[in-house]
Amino acid sequence: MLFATFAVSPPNSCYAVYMKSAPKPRNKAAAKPTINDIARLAGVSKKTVSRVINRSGSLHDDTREKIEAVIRETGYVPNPQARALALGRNFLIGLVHDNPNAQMILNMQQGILEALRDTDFELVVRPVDRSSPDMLDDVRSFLVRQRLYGVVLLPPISEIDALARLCEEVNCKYVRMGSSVLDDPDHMVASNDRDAVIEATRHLIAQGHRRIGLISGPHGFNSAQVRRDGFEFALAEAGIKLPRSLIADGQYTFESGIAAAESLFDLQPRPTAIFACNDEMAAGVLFAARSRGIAVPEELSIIGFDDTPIAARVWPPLTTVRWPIVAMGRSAALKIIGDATSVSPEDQEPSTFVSTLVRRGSVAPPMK
Amino acid sequence: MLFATFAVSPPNSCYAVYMKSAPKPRNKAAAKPTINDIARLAGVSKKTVSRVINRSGSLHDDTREKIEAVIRETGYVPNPQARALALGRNFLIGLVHDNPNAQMILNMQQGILEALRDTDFELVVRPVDRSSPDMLDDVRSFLVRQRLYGVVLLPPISEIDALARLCEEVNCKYVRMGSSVLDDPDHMVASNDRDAVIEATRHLIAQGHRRIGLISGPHGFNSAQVRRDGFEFALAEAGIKLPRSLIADGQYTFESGIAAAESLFDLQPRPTAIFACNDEMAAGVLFAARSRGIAVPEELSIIGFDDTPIAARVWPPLTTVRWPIVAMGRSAALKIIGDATSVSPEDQEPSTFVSTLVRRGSVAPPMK
DNA sequence: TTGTTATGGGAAACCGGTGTCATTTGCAAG
DNA sequence: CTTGCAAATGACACCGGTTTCCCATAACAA
Repeated sequence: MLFATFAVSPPNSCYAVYMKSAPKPRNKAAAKPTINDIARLAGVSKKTVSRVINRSGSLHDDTREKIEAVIRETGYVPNPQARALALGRNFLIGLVHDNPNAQMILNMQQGILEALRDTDFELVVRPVDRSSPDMLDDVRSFLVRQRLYGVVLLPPISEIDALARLCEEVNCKYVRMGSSVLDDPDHMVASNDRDAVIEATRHLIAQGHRRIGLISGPHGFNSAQVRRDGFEFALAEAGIKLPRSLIADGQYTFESGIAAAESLFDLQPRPTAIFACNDEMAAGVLFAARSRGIAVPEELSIIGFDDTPIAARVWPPLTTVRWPIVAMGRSAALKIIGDATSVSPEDQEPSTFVSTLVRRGSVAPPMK
Repeated sequence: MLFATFAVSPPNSCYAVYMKSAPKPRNKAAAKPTINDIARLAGVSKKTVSRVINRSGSLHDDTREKIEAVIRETGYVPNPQARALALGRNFLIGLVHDNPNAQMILNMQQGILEALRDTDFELVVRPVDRSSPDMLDDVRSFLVRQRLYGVVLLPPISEIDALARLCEEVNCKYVRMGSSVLDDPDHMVASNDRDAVIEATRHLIAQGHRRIGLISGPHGFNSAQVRRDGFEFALAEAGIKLPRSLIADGQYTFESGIAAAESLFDLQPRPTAIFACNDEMAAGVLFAARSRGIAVPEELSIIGFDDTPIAARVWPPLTTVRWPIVAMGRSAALKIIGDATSVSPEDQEPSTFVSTLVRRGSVAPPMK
């Protein structure tokens, strides 16, 4: 609908945006100082000022101090647009995601923004459609057009190797988020989901549960695979047989959690505990249990994954695995901007994060 | 910690970002066509190409068509950085918020991004700290530095008139989101919260409730004031007295909802229904009721506001007021970019949106 | 036919930085 | 007192668009 007029006026939309009336918005009252002003005031050439700004080349201490004094006095800030043009690279960090989980995106943003605070980098959010055949082209044109400094790729699209290669091809730094290590540490921030799921499953087993259902994530998601692996490993480790019927497919959504729970509830005998591969689905299990009158945790124990806000807001509050996504986002952003800011060496951000079990009220020993 | 090294190296951080090593990343293999290439191929000057892109000036149909053909063939896209530099204005839309509610921010982003899809605008997210004395300066430097095309201001900071004046001062388009009309339609997207709350309260009254508690939003929030007004109006309209003790202060957070609910539960007699000014607090009321063993909706009816996902995920699902925030976000973005894109006149976006009551399972007649 | 406008289109400056390369300066060695 | 070399600095083109201003041509009125 946005370009409906193109049907009537000449259909020549080679570009999506143009100015209907080119305004002349130059506000002369608030004229910001330019590099030329600084150069003139300091009595040097603008190139020298540029050297101070970029810490490049070698220059005399006296000169640097004089220029820095002028910069401080005038409150000069380099024009990011001009720098972007000259450098062929913008000071923007992209967050590319495929809308997996609203809360995750938001937490990730929070982490990235924490890292970007007090830098001149800004965060640009870019949702893409993984099912579209143009996805790669879309991302490419986004990266190339905006000359992004770097991008953070969120799961599940972070698992697409072609995307990573694309980033390298267009010379854009990138960091992939994931539930297991898929790339070298410079380009990867991962959590140890498998270990965390093993711990969670052991917790259920330790409570006495033997008939434990799993609600998996969607096929093709690395996180889903890793979490399922951990679950199966922990059961095998305890010598517990896992019939196929105890595994229900989920889509990481609340509704799919309800549907999967319903199918597990229909089993005879019913599982006494359910591990859901994320909190949304765990909340669905709880919802489904309530509507069937199944008491939680007395008749059914539930464990989720992520520790999103909803886990603590339902009743009983969900035992879940805390996924340190804010810290992961911060780490990802620092990996990207690290070489552009003065990060001391000891501030090296970790590449792998530990997820831990958070015990709340949704787990209890099974009834006799 | 980011700039820890400044303590050791010369503490001359007049600017936060610099390049440690200036790379020369020009990728000649993927050389994008420039306006000069187009001009050469079309046999015209670059100014004429610029005229086509900007629909400015007058030019011959033949010339325009020829240039457009070349643009299509080459897949030329104007360099946003160069345009930003020359125009003194970037093609970025800012989302400035003060972290009121994660879900709201995300929905708003979704709406804005829908409007920006297939345009050359990008969304830049910028959280600010309303309690900081530097807040206005922070926003100002953000707007001026990035030469934003426009910003969307989210409540509660959208209620700060000084922010709106600041936007005008730096010649940046802006749209304020709110729960009531605070500005002219060009700069305001509002919902009719008062009417919606009146409807919700009437619903409770119609069910037979007479002792209805209110959990308000934080002082100083326009939305809190408006919603409270609506509640009080509906009660007065029905001739129901509202003792001060039935009004509990909330902060729009889950925890504050629990605390407020606890205080209302301590009243003798207890209210038979509670209206919470947002869903987070309503979820807190439900949580508190569960932990006290108060049955919902049999012993206590609850109504929330916003219709965030949590409202449908708790048990019983919450009756609430649906706040059309995605549509509001889209409308806000279209107001900003409208004059830069070919939006047909009939696509004029509305400035006020209607919130409606969503009946779920948390309301029932009071017990005798 | 000539003078006067419109109109389409180009040359060059400009936006505010950065890269390349040449030049100047300072200082130790020959 | 040169010479040599490295550090310090400047001149200038360039990034890829836009704007200003001016010219060439065609259309139009006299």
